[in-house]
Amino acid sequence: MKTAARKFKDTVYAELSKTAKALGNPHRMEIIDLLAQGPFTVETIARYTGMTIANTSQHLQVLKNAQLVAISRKGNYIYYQLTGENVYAAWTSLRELGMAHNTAVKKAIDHYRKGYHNGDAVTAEELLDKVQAGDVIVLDVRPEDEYHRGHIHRAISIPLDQLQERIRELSKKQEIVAYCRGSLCMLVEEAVTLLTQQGYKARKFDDGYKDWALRGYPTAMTM
Amino acid sequence: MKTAARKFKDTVYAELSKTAKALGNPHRMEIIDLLAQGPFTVETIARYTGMTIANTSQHLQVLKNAQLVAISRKGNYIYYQLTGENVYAAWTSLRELGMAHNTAVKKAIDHYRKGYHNGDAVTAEELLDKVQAGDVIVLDVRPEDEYHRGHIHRAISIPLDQLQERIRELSKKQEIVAYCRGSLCMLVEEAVTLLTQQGYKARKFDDGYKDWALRGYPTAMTM
DNA sequence: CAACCATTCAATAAAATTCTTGAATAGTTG
DNA sequence: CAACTATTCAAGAATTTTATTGAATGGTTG
Repeated sequence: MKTAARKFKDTVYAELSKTAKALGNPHRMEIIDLLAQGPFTVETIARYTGMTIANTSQHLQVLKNAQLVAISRKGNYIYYQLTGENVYAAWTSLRELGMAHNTAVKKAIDHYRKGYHNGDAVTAEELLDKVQAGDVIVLDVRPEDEYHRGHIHRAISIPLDQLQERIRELSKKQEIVAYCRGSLCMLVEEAVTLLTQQGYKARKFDDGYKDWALRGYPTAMTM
Repeated sequence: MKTAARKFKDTVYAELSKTAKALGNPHRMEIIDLLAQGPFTVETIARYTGMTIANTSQHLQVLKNAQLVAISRKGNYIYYQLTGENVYAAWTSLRELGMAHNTAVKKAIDHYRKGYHNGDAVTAEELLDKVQAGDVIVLDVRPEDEYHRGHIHRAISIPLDQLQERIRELSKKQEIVAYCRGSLCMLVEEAVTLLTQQGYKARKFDDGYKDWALRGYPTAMTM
């Protein structure tokens, strides 16, 4: 026979664990990570994560039931988005925890980064100084729509898949700092490698847009 | 055929989700919550959570594999403890997230708190002022060993199950502020009700010891 | 080093999660 | 309002997670 206190705890922990359980799946983690950038349609999320539409939808339902994402309609499409900043905060602290304690994660990241031999990353403070001094080209290599929804102040947009053909738009004399989504987004590594190989002075900022914005550093949006 | 980028992501998200998965179980959440107070033996944890020893051990293995807890031996016993502050931080942000978005949690807590009709809680700042002014009795109602391992500066220890028999040690003239482990610990509600019924001027501080300590507010330990 | 004790392991059954497939649904647009 | 289309649902098989039981382990103590 259970006491009232026991029942209370059972209820609370059962409910709280639902939130953690909703986050406790690789695909859903990736979805959260993506949605931190802004709203996306099911189809986009599916393509990005390499899942079938039906499966993606199912995972999105799980996240929706856990109140981690919400929907809004626009034309024929349904856009999914995080329900609040605290969702991103929780995901961040889980990511930090994982990256601090999980050697497999550390190894995977190190290994992947080593594949490119780009130098050290620019810190956020450093980049802020450079932006304010105006002596740097800040390059956003994410897909264009993500750039439009919000980017680092004065950044220019050249999505990675257009970089080769549009590389002439950049100057070889000025320092270039490239960024993408965040610490797990490797677009920036490819970009910096490409630029360096062709004689540009390129470095990376690997915190990404979201963390920049959360620091309260200057951002802008188009449209 | 998967690209290198896809494989990298699969690895990273799979590993990161293991951490979240380890947290995504009611029993394990309760264990983390308890271990935030300090190290405990398997037997204590089992008794506290109402599980069998074997089952508790199994859950502890899961947490250990996820690097969320570590063990240390003392005599015949094995003590489990959190591997670091960031484990508590992640658990806190999940709890905050759950409490913000999950109506069932909110309802359970409200309902349980309503059962007692104690007034509003004292805030941490308020309590700090009172402690420094010295015009308050701070009462720690947790089990005695938790008190010894760390408590609010100048607090006295009367575990809840001894409160009735030792109530005379307290003064009816001075204000009493009781606390226990944290926002999910309801010992404090019982204590304040008991005290109020018998004519003591009692209020509750429901952030608990851990959050007090994390703010850097003054603490002490015995032995 | 033998006895003891806390803890873990192993095996199993029950329950929950996951992915796939193909059909159903519900907005939107002409 | 009919046709279209993005998204969801439903069913089922495969896998994983969980609790229980009873036996095994391995460190400590006399």
